[in-house]
This record gives sequence, structure tokens and C-alpha cells, in this order.
Amino acid sequence: MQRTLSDVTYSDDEQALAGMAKALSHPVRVKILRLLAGESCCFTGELTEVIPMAQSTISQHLKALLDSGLIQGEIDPPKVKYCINRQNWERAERLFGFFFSEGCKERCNC
Amino acid sequence: MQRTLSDVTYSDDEQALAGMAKALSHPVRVKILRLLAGESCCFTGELTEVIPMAQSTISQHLKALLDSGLIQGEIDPPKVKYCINRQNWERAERLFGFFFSEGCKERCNC
DNA sequence: ATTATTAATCGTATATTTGCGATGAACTAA
DNA sequence: TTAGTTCATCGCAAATATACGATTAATAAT
Repeated sequence: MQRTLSDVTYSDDEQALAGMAKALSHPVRVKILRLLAGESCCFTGELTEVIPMAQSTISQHLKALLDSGLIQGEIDPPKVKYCINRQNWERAERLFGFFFSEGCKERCNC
Repeated sequence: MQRTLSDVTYSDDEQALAGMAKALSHPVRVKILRLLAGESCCFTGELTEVIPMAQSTISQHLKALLDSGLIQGEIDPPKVKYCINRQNWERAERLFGFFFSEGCKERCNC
């Protein structure tokens, strides 16, 4: 993308929050996270049984979640067990919690 | 096993959370929200002074934030004052808070 | 009226995302 | 070995997102 103007700079928190939000910005990824987090750790195969999407598409979304750090994969041949990454999950919880709680305080006179 | 594609259904919460996350999925929108929420309500013009992006681009991002419901606009000719929409902001706070707190409880044995 | 200011919208170019089927890689079981 | 299972990756097409400059609309001030 063309960037002829001076580049915008972002704080670490802004980038981290946007990155986490991007991982959550597709409903099927929210659904996958709920399945992984709420019930138990899942294998990819179980996800394809629950979500009517091509296996390759689900694998792509899992990769996006892996890249965000919100989940981790554990090889258990021939399957792969995906789990919530507790550390990053809690970091995301803090980031979003702080973002929403600190925003729009008494100074915002709308 | 072949299955019928393109018929994934999502709950209201899944769609709402993904929609809010999408609004937060670009760092400049996070920055705009922080400016609107943290300091004071801003006019668009003040944003263009702080963020080195074309006015049309910032206007596009503001429109995305408007569509998400996280902000609202108040016409104050010839300017437009954008503010956090408290109601939807708090809804987003609850949605994200619940999502992260309910996920990955004791059942998740990773 | 004319001019200035402000912000939305239009048109365009490019980048990214999304989804699928096909294929490949790694491992197991026979 | 051969065949089967599981999941990642490739290649492609379509949709969406991003960013810009130019233009338009609305209003205020002169």
C-alpha cells in the first residue's frame, strides 16, 4: 500500500491490541476459541466435525490464531491438539479490560 | 467426508464480538478510540493534526468506527464532534470481559 | 455573492483476507 | 512395502480492506 505521507507510529499496546482484535475479527475464529476454551482442548479433526467448513479453511484460521499467540499447538501424531495459550490469553484479557475500562471516563462529557 | 459448505451459523454474541473486534483490528482505529476516550471528545480536524494520514483516510476509519457503534458523531457546523458511544462501549466491555474470563477455565487442561 | 473551512464521498490502485479443492508431508497400521 | 489418517500448504478466485488525491456539500464569515 502506498505510504507517501509520513508513517504513523503506534505504541506497543496499540499494536498488540489491534493484533489480538484482528484474531477475533472473524466469527469463525471466535467460535473456534470458544470451543477450545470452553469445552476442552480439541483436535483439528473435531473442529471439522463441528464447523461446516473445508478442512483447509479451518487450518488457515487455526494458523491465524496461532500467529496471534492466543492458542498453541501440540503435536500428537497423527493429530494435532490445539489449546488456549493461557499466558497470552490473560494478556489479551488485561489489554482489552484496561482499554475499555480506562476509556471514556469522567473526562468524556458526551 | 464431504459436507455441505457455506452454511456456518454464528450466535449473536459471536457475531457481535467479531464485529467489535473488527473495529479494533487496525492500530489507527485503536489510536483514534484512545484519543476520543482518553483525552476528550475530538473534532475530526484535531485528529488529522495528530495522526499523519490523509483526511479522507481518517474519515474512512471514523466511518468504520461509527458502523461498529463504538463512537457517535455530533454535527457542530462546520465541524463534526465524535464521541465514544457509552452504551455500546460498555456492551463491548462486557462482551470481551465475559469472553476472556469464561474461556480457559479449570476444564482446560493444557 | 464570494471565499474559507470542514468533513464526507468518489474513483482508483494496491494489499490483504477468505474460501475452496488439490496436493504434500508426517506418521501409523497392516 | 502399501495403504490410511491427519493436518499443513499451495494455487487460485473473489471479496474486502486500506490509502490516497480530487471533488462535493454544507456552513460560516466577509
